[in-house]
Amino acid sequence: MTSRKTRPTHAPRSPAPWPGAEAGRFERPSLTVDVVLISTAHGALRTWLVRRSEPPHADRWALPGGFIQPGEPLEAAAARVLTSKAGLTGLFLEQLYTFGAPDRDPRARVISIAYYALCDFARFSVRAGAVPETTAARIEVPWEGETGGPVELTSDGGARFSLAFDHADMVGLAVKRLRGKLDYAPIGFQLLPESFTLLELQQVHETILGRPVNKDSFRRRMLASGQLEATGVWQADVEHRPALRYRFSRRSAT
Amino acid sequence: MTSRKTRPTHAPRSPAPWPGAEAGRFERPSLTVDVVLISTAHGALRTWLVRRSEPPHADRWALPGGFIQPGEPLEAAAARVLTSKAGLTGLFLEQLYTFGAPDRDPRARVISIAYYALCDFARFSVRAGAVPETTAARIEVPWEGETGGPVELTSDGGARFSLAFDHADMVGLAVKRLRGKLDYAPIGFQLLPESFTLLELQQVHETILGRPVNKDSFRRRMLASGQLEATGVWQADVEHRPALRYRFSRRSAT
DNA sequence: TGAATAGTGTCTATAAGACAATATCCC
DNA sequence: GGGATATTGTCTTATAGACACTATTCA
Repeated sequence: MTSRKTRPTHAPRSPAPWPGAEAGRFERPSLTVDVVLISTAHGALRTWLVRRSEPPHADRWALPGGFIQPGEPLEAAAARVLTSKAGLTGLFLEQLYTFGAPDRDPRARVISIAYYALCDFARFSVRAGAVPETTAARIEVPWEGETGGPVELTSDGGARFSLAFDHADMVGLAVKRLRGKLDYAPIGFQLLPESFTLLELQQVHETILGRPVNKDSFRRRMLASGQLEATGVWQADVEHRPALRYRFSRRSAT
Repeated sequence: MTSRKTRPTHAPRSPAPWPGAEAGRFERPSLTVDVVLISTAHGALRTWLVRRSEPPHADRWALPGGFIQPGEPLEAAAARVLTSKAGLTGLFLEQLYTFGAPDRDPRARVISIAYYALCDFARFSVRAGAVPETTAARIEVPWEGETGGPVELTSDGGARFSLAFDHADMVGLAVKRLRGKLDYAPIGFQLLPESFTLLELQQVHETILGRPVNKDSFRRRMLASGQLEATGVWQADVEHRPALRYRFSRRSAT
């Protein structure tokens, strides 16, 4: 019913003939969301892929996605996709970029608003093992720093996945965004369980950045940042001196 | 005609039935681009506003924008808007964020992909004075650093503009993005003419950041960055020792 | 006891901020 | 010369990287 009287008489204006005046006559692109769901495992970034069952690109792997429903906020659509395709809720979720190349979908004009989500590896791997027609592909980043560009998705065996549409670009952009935000936003914690050791946190940073980081200064920076809170609990089941576990502390008064 | 058969049969998805097969039955929102065109003048950030002539929000000020045309790439739509509404071409242009709150337009679901563009103050003020029903509003940022949030738009007299739709949020987000990118991306140059002095560059940075920056270290950093190339030409028409003019040098091999 | 990592303290190199001194232009 | 800003150089301070050393756990 909302759409019934849809007649976007969007302002006309003189020098520039605003093409909205007759919006009803315009082709309206379809709108989707795609979600780059990221986690880590065995020292590599992983992303959640779904096997397509229908054309176009039937049988190829793709990011979880779906059409935006009437009246549905964009981020809600992304959250819905995460729930329906991965069974995950409450994750860190942020808008990434909107992809709209005219030929990105061979059927019709489809514009996709890409989001990325972060999940701790424990929840991620449990779910990944539970949902059929799904895989947790390893992200191989062929560039350093924040150069950007597409990435390769592989299985643990090394087989390469060829993603549908422009989804490899979406994953690449998500990695670039992660690398850029890591220094000033608390995103490393989103990839870890509730409590973790400083070494685990460092390894997450190294995985995201794709390079080793200096242990000493990393510890100093993190402890000085005020974002960490000691749990008082020590690591167990390791054959060396156990490390103190920390948790992320929201009240970071920069 | 597209909207005629609007029947939000939203997707069914079991394991992963891509809802595209029936895309034709979905309500398709209208898609627009809005452009935050930014420049500087008299030590303040400015943005280009257009007076709306039709409802909704008739007579209020808004960002230049327009509907995306069939087959038109998103960035091309933003560039077209800049040409048609401001007569400016060849500017730095980058996607900012996609706004899609269900009620952001009272008429119908309209999703807008916001871009921001940067223009040097000379071109900007010439054009601003030449296009009717347009103003170069002063951006007042009520927050520090990259806190983010809406901003206030005022005239030089101090009168406050109340922007249509969620356009004030778009401007605020553009400022936040600018502040965030300033340190590692060559965007300060985009707000300056071909050649400029170090003090002018510093003032642009101060205007973007909304705070003074240390002169000594700013000079050192800029000269050491390899992004600047001396023109050999000295500033003229100043009643003090003239400064050397520089130009932006693309070949910055970090 | 030995292997392995946790955690602490110290030294050095680098970059930012502060400040002083000199240079150059126009009035 | 006086006023104003440019440009250079030095000193201080904060932070990152490197390294040495001690601590603690389990096999």
